[in-house]
Amino acid sequence: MVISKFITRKKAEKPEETEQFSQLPIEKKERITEAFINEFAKKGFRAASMNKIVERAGISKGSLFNYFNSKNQLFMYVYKVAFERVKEYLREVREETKDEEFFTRFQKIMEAGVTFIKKHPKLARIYYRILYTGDSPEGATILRELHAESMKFIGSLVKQGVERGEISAGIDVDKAAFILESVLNRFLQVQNQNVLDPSLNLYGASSEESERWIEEMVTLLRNWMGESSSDPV
Amino acid sequence: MVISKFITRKKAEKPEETEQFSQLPIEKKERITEAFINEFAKKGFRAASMNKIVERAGISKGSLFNYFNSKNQLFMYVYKVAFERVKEYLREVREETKDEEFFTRFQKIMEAGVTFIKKHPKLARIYYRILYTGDSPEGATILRELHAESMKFIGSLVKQGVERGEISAGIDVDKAAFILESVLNRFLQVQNQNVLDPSLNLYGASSEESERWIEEMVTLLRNWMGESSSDPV
DNA sequence: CTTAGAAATGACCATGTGGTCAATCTATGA
DNA sequence: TCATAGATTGACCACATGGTCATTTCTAAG
Repeated sequence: MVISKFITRKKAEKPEETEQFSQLPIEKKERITEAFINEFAKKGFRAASMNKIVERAGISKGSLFNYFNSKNQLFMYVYKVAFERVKEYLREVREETKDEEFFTRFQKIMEAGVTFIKKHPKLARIYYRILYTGDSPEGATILRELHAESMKFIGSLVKQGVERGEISAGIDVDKAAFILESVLNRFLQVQNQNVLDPSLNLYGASSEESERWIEEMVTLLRNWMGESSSDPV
Repeated sequence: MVISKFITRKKAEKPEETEQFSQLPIEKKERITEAFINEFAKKGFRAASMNKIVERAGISKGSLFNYFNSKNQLFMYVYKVAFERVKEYLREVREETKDEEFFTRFQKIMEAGVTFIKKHPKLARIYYRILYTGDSPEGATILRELHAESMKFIGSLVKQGVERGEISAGIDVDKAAFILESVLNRFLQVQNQNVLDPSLNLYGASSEESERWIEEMVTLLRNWMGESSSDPV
């Protein structure tokens, strides 16, 4: 008993998943991964229950702890999966719209964001939970990574926009990106959590309403930031 | 035993605090309220422990549950307190800057936000936890309330700005407010959670750096939105 | 000093937690 | 057919949780 304490060597904490898990048949791996996602999406890190996960996934607790050494490790794995999927999606949108004019592009990206959230609400929930909840382990690190990624993405778009002469030259690219990223971020968040207040005519928004709202929003941004401002007065 | 189940009438869930608590000597009330705030700020709703709270506050568990019928009720009380303090602070800033030009005003509000966060980090943490964590009870309701309040605040500023001719007339007030609110919100959040990435030269920002950053940001906004745009090209 | 009513207490409870590990099952190769 | 190595299992653990309530302590009026 006492001896065991000495013998127990620190388990290597590095790998997020054990090789036992990674060698699982893909079918099973995907099935139980979905279970992980479901539970964490529903409850967030802290409230998620390993017991419930085991139940959902239809595996035994022993197996789960063979696959991942701790709840933290499991969560980091789930985070990675969710993050990769989002990045993949963004990459696609970026590619698809690469020939469009900047603001059209930004508009399509906002729309794509809405679509993604509607299509993968579970992932979106995890994403936002991670994003803002100190609750998650490594929360700060994750947060930094996400923010950096997001800024990098928008930043590169803006830079290209300036180069193409679609945005006023001489603009501070970083800050412009910050503004756009803020808007995009907040819009999606608010969309995801269904809290757009009635004054915006978007509460419980349908797809059409969202799109109309986005369009007007982008028009506004275009008039402000665009090269040839059509300021009425 | 069995009978007691019948006798036990549903405790009135309405009041967030029992009158026993509200009749406490102010000194004690404030002292233990601080303890509540500390614990919730540190852990968030779900992870906060009633046992720890009791320990921090230096009261007995029995007393705590005499003051509040449940953890939920206690949290709602804490939320109310935090929310009131923030609102109070915003009201002050708004009053103090009421004669300033719009963008100067917005700048001062951003700065005030930073100051508030630096001065009341605990409240800020609770605020952001509430804001983004599904974790909290009544989370959706709270979220809606906060968003509405925030939009109302910025919205009224913008409207005034337009009336005074400091912002392009004919602008969509709601959407302009949304953009500004997004920026303010994200800036403060990012400030609070110390995740401004290095490319923005603001990671681990000092007050001076923050202010400089805000100033540049507002300059950018002014050039975009302001009445007489000084677009370089 | 007595006493009644309110306030404060903390031992106690059922339930759920993340995590462990000896025992069992399964599939493969001889 | 059996032996072996790896995967799988779930009973079990110590501990923490939100919440209860019979008992004690405090307070102030008589």
